[in-house]
Amino acid sequence: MENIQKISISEQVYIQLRDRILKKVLPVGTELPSERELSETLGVNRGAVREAIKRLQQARLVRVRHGGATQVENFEAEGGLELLPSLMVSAQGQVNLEVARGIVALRKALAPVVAGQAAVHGGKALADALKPVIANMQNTSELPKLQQLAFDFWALVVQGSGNVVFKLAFNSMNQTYLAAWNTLTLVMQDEFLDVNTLAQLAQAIEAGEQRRCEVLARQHVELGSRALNAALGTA
Amino acid sequence: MENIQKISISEQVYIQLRDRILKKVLPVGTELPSERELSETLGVNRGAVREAIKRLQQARLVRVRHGGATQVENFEAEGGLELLPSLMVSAQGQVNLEVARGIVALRKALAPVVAGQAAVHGGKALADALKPVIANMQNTSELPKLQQLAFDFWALVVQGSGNVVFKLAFNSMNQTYLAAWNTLTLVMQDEFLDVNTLAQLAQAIEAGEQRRCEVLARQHVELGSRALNAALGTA
DNA sequence: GGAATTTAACTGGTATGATCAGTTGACCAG
DNA sequence: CTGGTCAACTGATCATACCAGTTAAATTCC
Repeated sequence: MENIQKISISEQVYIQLRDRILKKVLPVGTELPSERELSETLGVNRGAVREAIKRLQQARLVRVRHGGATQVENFEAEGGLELLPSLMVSAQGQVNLEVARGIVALRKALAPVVAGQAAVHGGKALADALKPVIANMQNTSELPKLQQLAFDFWALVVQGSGNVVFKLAFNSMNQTYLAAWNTLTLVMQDEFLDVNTLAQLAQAIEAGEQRRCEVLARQHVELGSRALNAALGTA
Repeated sequence: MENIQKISISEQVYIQLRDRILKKVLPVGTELPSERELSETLGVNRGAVREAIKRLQQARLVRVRHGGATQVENFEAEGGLELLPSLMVSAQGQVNLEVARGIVALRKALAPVVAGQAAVHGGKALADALKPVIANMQNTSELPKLQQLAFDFWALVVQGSGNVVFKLAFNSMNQTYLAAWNTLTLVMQDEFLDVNTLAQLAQAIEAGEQRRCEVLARQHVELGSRALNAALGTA
């Protein structure tokens, strides 16, 4: 069975406008057609158009002024990390290499710090939560499962770092590569198979050894970074 | 002159609902009243309510299902960095210390990496762009100006790092502490006055010395981090 | 009685069409 | 040229239907 799902009208309008903006078919500064014109052109109600534009506005892709024309904003200058998912995959499902590389870099930069914080802040509660995950990892050799467990592991660590900002950044990144999840299973297998380092990391967290955590996390994540960059380089 | 500005109805509805969610007056999982009920309660048109909810939806604060009730999402588990500004300052204008500390940590983690990347990728173009900024810094001792120039400096470095993701993360952070800009002028003065390190950083970027850039950036940002943490600790 | 089905009363989604409210630029008076 | 006026845009809000899923109670059937 195909997983058919209806996309609401306003959602379609949103997606269409969003993609046209992100693909720079509508360059920064362009004035959008008026709501009335858009609704007529697209053959939909004006309310639907307005709701789509509200979302674009919320995503800082457009700037709307009462009385004046709505224009495309410079999202690369103004937009936040919430744009990542949209930037990552184009409408045709193609991966944006630049963005992918960027995420790898961000991941590499944050993982050590997050792990270090987790060692300081997470304490025994975090260590106990990590144990079953590690145990499960050591009991399987199936890549997809390892991938999922690695995800769970990091989710716990980020949570245990006690830093909301890290949590949110983590979420922003996840939303992005969730789309590429299946692809990553193979590409990042080196990292997923490196259960050993994660086990050591868990121990270091339990012992509260901040430095060691940073080193181990860096070492572990480096595997995935290298693999990803290699894959991206040849793509 | 006071900068008077009208807030549209749908904006007010959005802000009200958003704050009630972020302050957990409406806890995760809570079902929002129906659109019809809300519009009647608030004395506004249903369209306005819908537009507000569209924005909440875009911000991943609520989950809306056709036919079912709209419910509050677990934004700390699902939301991205775009929530930072909302989380940073409460409705009463109070600063959320936990979030503030988190941003400091994120800043500290990213600055060295960004600077390092800038050294590799920025090249002479970046170095040339930085020179006038540094020159201006060395010609003034006014804190507000130094603050603005430091901001410009980092904006250029981030831009020059050639990493869109860093750029977006930078934007996310900026939007957050833009609200506290004036407060930070004094608190972070140690960092703003440290023009010397920035000048060295600019040189290191020009020379393409990645390592040195990382060290200098870490050293420089550390000043602000320490000051901020001290200020937050006593608050 | 218990499982499957129908149905009515919700929920959000879309459509008209009118009106209010800012913005803009052309036009005119001073 | 300066300032005001006005018409023709733009978005913001409204009232009121009706369509389309969801849910749970009522009903039917075994």
